[in-house]
Amino acid sequence: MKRGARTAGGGLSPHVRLWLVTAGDATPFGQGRWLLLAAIDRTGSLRAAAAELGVSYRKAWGDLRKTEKALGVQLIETRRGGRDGGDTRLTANGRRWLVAYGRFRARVERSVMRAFAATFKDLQP
Amino acid sequence: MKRGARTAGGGLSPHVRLWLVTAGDATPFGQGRWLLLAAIDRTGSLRAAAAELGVSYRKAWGDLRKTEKALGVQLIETRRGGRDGGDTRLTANGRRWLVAYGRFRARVERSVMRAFAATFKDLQP
DNA sequence: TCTCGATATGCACCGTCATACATAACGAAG
DNA sequence: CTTCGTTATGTATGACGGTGCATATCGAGA
Repeated sequence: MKRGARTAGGGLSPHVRLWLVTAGDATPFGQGRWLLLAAIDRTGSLRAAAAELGVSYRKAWGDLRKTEKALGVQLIETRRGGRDGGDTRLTANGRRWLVAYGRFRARVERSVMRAFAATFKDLQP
Repeated sequence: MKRGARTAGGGLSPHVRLWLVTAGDATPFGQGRWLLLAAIDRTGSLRAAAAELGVSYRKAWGDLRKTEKALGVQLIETRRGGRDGGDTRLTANGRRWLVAYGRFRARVERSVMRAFAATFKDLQP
């Protein structure tokens, strides 16, 4: 379905990055963490999730670590060992954040498309 | 007036980055270029504008260059020499982009605040 | 014609951040 | 108790982007 975005002016398309930060903390919760949680939910594995997103396991793991610390919330639950080596699943809170951010993003994205169309209708690049 | 943002859940606040890209070009028009144009409009000087934004003149100049090339539009008009060394002003197109992006951003920001409040009302970090 | 401050532009350095690499720990199944 | 794949974590290498610095150009006014 092409991540495209309608072009109003010329070959011009709008992009948006949306994230949340806690009080003084520098670690954000944004699209990256969101995609990561989604991939974990799908695959049941942090390693698989990282691979799916084309990001290193090292980074994915560190990101989650920092985010959980920043939010003060446990997002994932991991198990090690066993035939399959282990797995990673979302906690109830993890799924809550996944859903909330998804909704948040969807709403804003719709608004971005509307605002873009309205604002750049006549601006020819 | 503090870039703050209402906190709905805890010390949580939403942030957004908005930008536009042309067809295949990697050079975006976003908040940075927008602030730069605004500062130029206020000060009448690229050097002063860069200083005001706390960014190096080198970068400010390069950014404008790339953006004008990417958009295929002349945004500024510069003069060199004279008692004051010269100055930089916005072209009619420059001002048009300044205004358009400002409106675009304002609309989206309002929507972000609304969506954030609605989505993260009950999510305690 | 000399001066002064801003525009114009190349280049070397440096901080940041992700990747790559190297291990270690774990534990069910065989 | 050995194997195997995953989680867990430190360290180093490398790409990228901004800063700093150097230098050139310009032109009205003194």
